[in-house]
Amino acid sequence: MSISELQQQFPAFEKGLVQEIEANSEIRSFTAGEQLMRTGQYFKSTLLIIDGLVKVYREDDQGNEFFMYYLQPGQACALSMVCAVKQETSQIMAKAVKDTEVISIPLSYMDEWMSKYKSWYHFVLETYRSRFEELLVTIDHIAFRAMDERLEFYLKKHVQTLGSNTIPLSHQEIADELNSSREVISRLLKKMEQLGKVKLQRNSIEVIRLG
Amino acid sequence: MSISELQQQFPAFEKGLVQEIEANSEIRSFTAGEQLMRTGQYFKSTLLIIDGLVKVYREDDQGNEFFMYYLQPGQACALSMVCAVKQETSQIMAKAVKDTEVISIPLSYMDEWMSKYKSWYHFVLETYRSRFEELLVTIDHIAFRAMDERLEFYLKKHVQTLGSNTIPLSHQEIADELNSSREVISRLLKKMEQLGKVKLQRNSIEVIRLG
DNA sequence: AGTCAACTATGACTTTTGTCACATTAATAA
DNA sequence: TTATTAATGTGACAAAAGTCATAGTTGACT
Repeated sequence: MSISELQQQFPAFEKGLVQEIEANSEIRSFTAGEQLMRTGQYFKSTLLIIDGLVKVYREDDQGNEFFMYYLQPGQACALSMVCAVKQETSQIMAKAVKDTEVISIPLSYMDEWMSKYKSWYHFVLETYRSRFEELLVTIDHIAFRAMDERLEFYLKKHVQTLGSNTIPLSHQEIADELNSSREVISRLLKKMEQLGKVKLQRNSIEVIRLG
Repeated sequence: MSISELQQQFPAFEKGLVQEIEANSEIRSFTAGEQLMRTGQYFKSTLLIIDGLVKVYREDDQGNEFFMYYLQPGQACALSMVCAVKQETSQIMAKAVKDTEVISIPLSYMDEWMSKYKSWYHFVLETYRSRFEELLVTIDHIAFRAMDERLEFYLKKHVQTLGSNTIPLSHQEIADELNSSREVISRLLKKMEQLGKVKLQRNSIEVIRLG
């Protein structure tokens, strides 16, 4: 029963809060590759990640997608929280990278718990804050940096998050997430390989050392 | 005495809240061009705009700046709120466009009021939400759109916010805010002028009609 | 009116990125 | 093994944006 993992992943939560979550939430499982949220969807619940890994994308009207950040166990989807107050949609897409378990909390409890549980209040605000900062970093990169730097940053982030030097993605997938084209990514990766920064395999990239 | 404008600009605030704000906050005035926040600064207070107009920029380590959004009367700086919980700095710059008056509320009251006043709680969350959305739109534009579209969007936004068809900026200033170069902006503007979308004057652009 | 500085215009060129065409290579299934 | 498919490599070219040089314009101020 994975609700027990809740306390492990969210150790700051008060006992009463954990009990309320247990009583009122639902566990949902997603297999790797499955979508948790899709563009235009209304939020009926807030998602807390207890296991697995989720990638969050921005999507435009022409179907271009753009990688924003990872959600890991112990984190929550800021968008679903932020849309709680006013029932609004958002142009966001979230996809499970690994098999993932989330706790789905009906939005109706959000307000109540905010005043009732200090730990919930701080968790929500900290979630906003960290995602906000993350978006600012994203903006920095696309606004100020060229593709080669963005690619390196992207690889770094993946190594960090995956906890492994091997990134299991094709050039095409990376190109999509950086909103570029495969050829460009291939060329840049080749250059990085010549500089000894990475080693290229089929369908995966081994990171040796980055700036 | 401009604290009376508070009720006008923030009509949703409860009477008790308004009284507390009156008792515990400070009014600060900035003349056009002055900086309200600079990169790396710690937040000691939250700012509510009661009069004037503020531009918020993102700044990178090399001093490039990038326009994010306007703050108008009735709005607040989300960053200063979001940094309230954990005392953190942020790479943000805010500049008064017109002469501006803000109410400066010590962060220590934030938490207390969140549970005490529903209107404050909703105001804070709505501030987060709308700024979050605004950042997503910004990301869309720099990730998915070319310079010509971004320029049109930029002009549109200024017309909306300024409530005037004449935008009092030089090509150089626009280039800086879009992180481009003057020549590029000049060329695009000239093209737009030939299409009858704008009329160019020295130090200002008159918008005729945009898509 | 004349001077000066800031702003704007523009052609030529470079760099970066995107696109197209096609070759090559590796993994997989028949 | 062979055939097939997806992934990668690469040269040639196009387009967008940035840079450089230089010249023209305008407004402001003696």
